[in-house]
Amino acid sequence: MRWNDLREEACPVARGLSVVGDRWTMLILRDCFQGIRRFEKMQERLGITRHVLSDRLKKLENAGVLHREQYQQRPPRHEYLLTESGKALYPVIVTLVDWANANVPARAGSSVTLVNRETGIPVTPMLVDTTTGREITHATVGGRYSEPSDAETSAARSPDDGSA
Amino acid sequence: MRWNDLREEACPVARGLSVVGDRWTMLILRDCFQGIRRFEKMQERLGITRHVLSDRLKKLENAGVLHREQYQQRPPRHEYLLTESGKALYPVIVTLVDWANANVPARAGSSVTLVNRETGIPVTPMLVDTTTGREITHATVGGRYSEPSDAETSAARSPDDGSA
DNA sequence: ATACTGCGTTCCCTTTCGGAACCTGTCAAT
DNA sequence: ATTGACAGGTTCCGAAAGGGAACGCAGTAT
Repeated sequence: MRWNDLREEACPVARGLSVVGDRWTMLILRDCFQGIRRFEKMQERLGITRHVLSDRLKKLENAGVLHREQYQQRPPRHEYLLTESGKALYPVIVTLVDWANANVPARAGSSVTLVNRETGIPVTPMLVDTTTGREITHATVGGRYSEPSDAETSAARSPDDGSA
Repeated sequence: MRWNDLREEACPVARGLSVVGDRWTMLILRDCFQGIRRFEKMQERLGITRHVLSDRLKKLENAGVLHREQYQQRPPRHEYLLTESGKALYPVIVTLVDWANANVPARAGSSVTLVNRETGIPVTPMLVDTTTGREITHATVGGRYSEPSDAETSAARSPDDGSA
C-alpha cells in the first residue's frame, strides 16, 4: 500500500494519519501552537530541511489545517496560522505529550509539562465521554462501522472485538 | 536533524513522535487495539511490506509499547501484545479518530465512529483537566519547561507565549 | 515427498530525505 | 552602483528508507 492511499481508507485513524502522520507534521503543528508563524523560524527551530518544510506546509494548507496569510507585500510574505481544523488538533497533541511524559523518559529528566495558563498549576489530562462524563478507555469505548446514513440496514458490524 | 535525534529532545511531542511518529506505527497499534496479535494478520490488513512491519514491531518492542509473547514452541512463534505503556496510547488514538471524523472527510461518508462498548451509544470525547474538571483547550493549557527537580532556580521560562 | 503455515530476511528498484547551494524581490547601508 | 541582509522558497546530489516480490526455514499436515 502506498502512503497516499491512506486518505481513501474508511478507518479514521488512517485518514487522520494521512494528514498528520508524517514524521515532521506534528512537530510543525507544535510550533504553530507555540505561536511560530514564519518559515524561517520553523526551519531554524526544527532543523528540518527547507524543501521538506516547504512541502509539509503546502500539504497542511491543502488539508485545511493551516492557513497562509499575507503579512506584507513587496515582496509578498506570508505567515502560517492554524485554522479551526488545525486548532482542533490540540487534544491530540496534549494526549501525546501526556503519554510521552509518562512513557518516554527525557534525557536528564528535564522536560515540558502541561500547566494551566492562568494559574500555572500542572494539568493532568483525562479523556471523557461528554454525554456520560465517564473516562474513555479501551475497555469501555471502541470503534464501529457506520454506513453513509441512508443505508443503516447493513450497519452494526463491529470490527473491534478483540482485547489486548 | 536526523530522525533518531528526536528521542534526545526535551520536548515531549518530539519524544512521543520518536516512538509513534512513524508512518506505520500508529496503524499497527490501531490493529493491536483491535485484537490483532500476529505478524501475518497485520501484514495482510495493513498492506505494509514485511520487512517494514518486522522493523516496526522490533522498535515498538524496544520502546516498551509492545510485548512479544511466545504462544507455541517448535517452531517458536510469538504474538504481539500491548504493554501498559502501549495501552496508555489509547487516548491518543481516540482523539485522533475524533479529529479525523470531524475534519478529514471519508470517501462515501462511511467511516468508523466511537461507541460505548456496552450500550452502543456514540461517544463524544472531550479532554479535561482531572483536577479542575475543565476542558483543556489551547487557550487554557500550555506547556512549561520543568527542570530536573533539583534545579528549580532557573525554571519557569515559558516557551509557549504565542497564540494562533 | 510435497505442500502449507508463520515469520521473517534478502534483493532490487523507486521514492523520499538531509545537506548545501542557489534564486527572487525588496530594502538599507556603503 | 554595489554590497549585504532578509524572507521564503527551489534545485541538485548522494544517502536513507520504502515498496514489491522472492527466498529461507522450522515444523506440521497430507
